[in-house]
Amino acid sequence: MTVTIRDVAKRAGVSPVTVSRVLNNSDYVSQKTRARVEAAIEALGYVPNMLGPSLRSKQTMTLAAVISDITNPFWTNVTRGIEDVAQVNGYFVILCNTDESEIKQAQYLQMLLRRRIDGILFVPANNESAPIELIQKQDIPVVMMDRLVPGVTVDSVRADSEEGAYRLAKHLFSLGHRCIAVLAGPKNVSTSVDRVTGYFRALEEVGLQDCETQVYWGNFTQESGAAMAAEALAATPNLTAFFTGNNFIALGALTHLQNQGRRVPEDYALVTFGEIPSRYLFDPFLTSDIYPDREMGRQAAQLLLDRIQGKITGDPKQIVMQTELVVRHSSGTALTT
Amino acid sequence: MTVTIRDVAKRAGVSPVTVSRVLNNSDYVSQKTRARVEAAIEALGYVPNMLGPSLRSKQTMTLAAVISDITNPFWTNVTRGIEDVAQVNGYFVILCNTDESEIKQAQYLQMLLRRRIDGILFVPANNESAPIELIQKQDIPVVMMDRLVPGVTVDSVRADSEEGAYRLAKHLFSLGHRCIAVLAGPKNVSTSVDRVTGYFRALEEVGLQDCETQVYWGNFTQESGAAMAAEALAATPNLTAFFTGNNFIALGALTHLQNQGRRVPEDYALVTFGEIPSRYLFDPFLTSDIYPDREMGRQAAQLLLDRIQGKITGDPKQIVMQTELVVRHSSGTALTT
DNA sequence: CCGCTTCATGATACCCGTACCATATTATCC
DNA sequence: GGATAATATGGTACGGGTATCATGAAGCGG
Repeated sequence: MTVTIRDVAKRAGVSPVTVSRVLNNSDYVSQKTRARVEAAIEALGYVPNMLGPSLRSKQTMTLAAVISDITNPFWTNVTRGIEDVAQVNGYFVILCNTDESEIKQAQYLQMLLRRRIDGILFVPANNESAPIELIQKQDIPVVMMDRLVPGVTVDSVRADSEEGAYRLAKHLFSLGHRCIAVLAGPKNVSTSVDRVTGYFRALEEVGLQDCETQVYWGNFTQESGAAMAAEALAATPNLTAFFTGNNFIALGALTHLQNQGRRVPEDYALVTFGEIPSRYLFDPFLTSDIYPDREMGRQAAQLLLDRIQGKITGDPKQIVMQTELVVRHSSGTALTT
Repeated sequence: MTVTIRDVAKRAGVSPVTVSRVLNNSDYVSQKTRARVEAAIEALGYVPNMLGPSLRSKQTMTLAAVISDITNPFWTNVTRGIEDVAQVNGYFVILCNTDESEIKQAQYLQMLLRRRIDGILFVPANNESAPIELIQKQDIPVVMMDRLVPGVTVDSVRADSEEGAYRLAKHLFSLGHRCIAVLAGPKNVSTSVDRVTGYFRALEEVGLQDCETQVYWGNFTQESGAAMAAEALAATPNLTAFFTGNNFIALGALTHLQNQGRRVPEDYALVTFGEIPSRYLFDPFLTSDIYPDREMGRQAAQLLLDRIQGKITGDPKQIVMQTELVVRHSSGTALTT
């Protein structure tokens, strides 16, 4: 059917091994022979099949990015960063959207292992350590991105969510907010928990006696953000600020507030975490703790490749990147009451 | 190193073939044997290696999405649609960002062919037919997405850019605009050209004698949009409207106008083509011809799979999807002069 | 001219699952 | 009871490169 190295060899009147040598410049080949082989390759339109060598060498030159949803611009940028690095190193990236579903995640991981992927960039859907242990048992390098899972030691690249949350919270307190709704993400995702933790660390440190905080646990989606905002509004009439667990939650909350005829920042302050490409906002609006998303992807991919190629060995490496608090309109100005 | 089917066989005291039969439920296996084999699989943590079968069957269960840039939400959504379909069919998607570069595109295609990918979803970086012919010569199914390339007949899924442009242009004319800058994309990309064509079809049909149109050819980027807007402003003082070739050009133009202290829609009307997820815009703003991006990805992937699996044979199929004109603020109201 | 290196090419085996063919045992039917 | 079908298992070869080993010729110093 398709042309193989043997077809080329036959046409050039040499052995397959010689063709291989021409292709890879791997050994002595006379000028005459090389020319004949190259002519045969050209004439037949031969394209080598990497599967053979992959089978032997156990290298597929393929990575996988297992993320929650590429549709979130944060992950889009992370993925783009991964691909930047993979591309120049000759690796391919397989994209796996889990939609935060353990089932999808398990299916994908199983299939990735069967393909003998060289490494996995992994954003776990929850706190379970089993999936990671499964990967490790097969001796496939993993780098966790953004999130951690308790009880497992793996290479990881993440941002300091707790610190960012701490700063955002202090920002709100400094503006005079004392009645705040924390619209958090899932309870079983580390970033989500870290952000809540950071919030309370700030609260404790500032030592406010009179501060009412209500925490809502939801999902990293617009729908969940809207729902939590609705709940918070109903439960707490004297609310003045929303501390939202990620960009999508923020957008959901904003949409809900807008639908209710409430204004941000006039009626409520709102802060969130990074991740909305500024290009979409003619008037950048959200006060947010900004994440170096694309760079995070790059670093994670580089770490993974270093591990695959044995440039790094030994204990897991934990890279923690710094975030940046950017104050914009959505948090408003100091309360005057 | 890693566990193979032979290791499992040895441990279970059967032949590899029997293990294979257990794994695939492909033939008679006694209950006793099956149990022993399953126990061995479990004990050894055996995960089958798909590379062997792939080598024989010439099926890698992998597709590739060769697109310009996943960072553009339009392509993000298209990619997501592809993955939706791939996932339920047990296929993987390799992501290839070409950044509209022919060189990157050629590199990627070459590597994809070597991997014996089952099919390619392709957004050509330009009008060259060579890359597509290269793929076709290797008997690998391709589906072109969004764009066409003159002179090649391939399966394709796209939207009717010309018709959309026609509607957008008529919309501008109906509001009284007579001095319009067309900020187009590249001259060698079909969608870009189609949009300009649609514009002029509308112009001709409406039969305006007094309409000044200036066409600028650029790239589908914010930078290019900003640059073209600057050029247009300088060249044509009495400009009243911008007809932009895609979302990024629109955003670039908007940014530039904003920096210059010009307002949209008060000073200039602006229209564009789909593709900015409304979730980012608290106040959806751009009048735009909306593309069914995710659905486009789904249809393209489905068509590709049908082709791969032989469910469709024969002449190339061209799917043209309809777009939807959504009038929002950016095009303003009728001019009163 | 011998022994050694450099150059040039080929034969074989291997990676891992499974299609295909072969064999053996037991069950079923007339 | 003999023929046929159903059940159960194994042996071999294949796919497409290339690592490894082997072979042979030419070149060269002594």
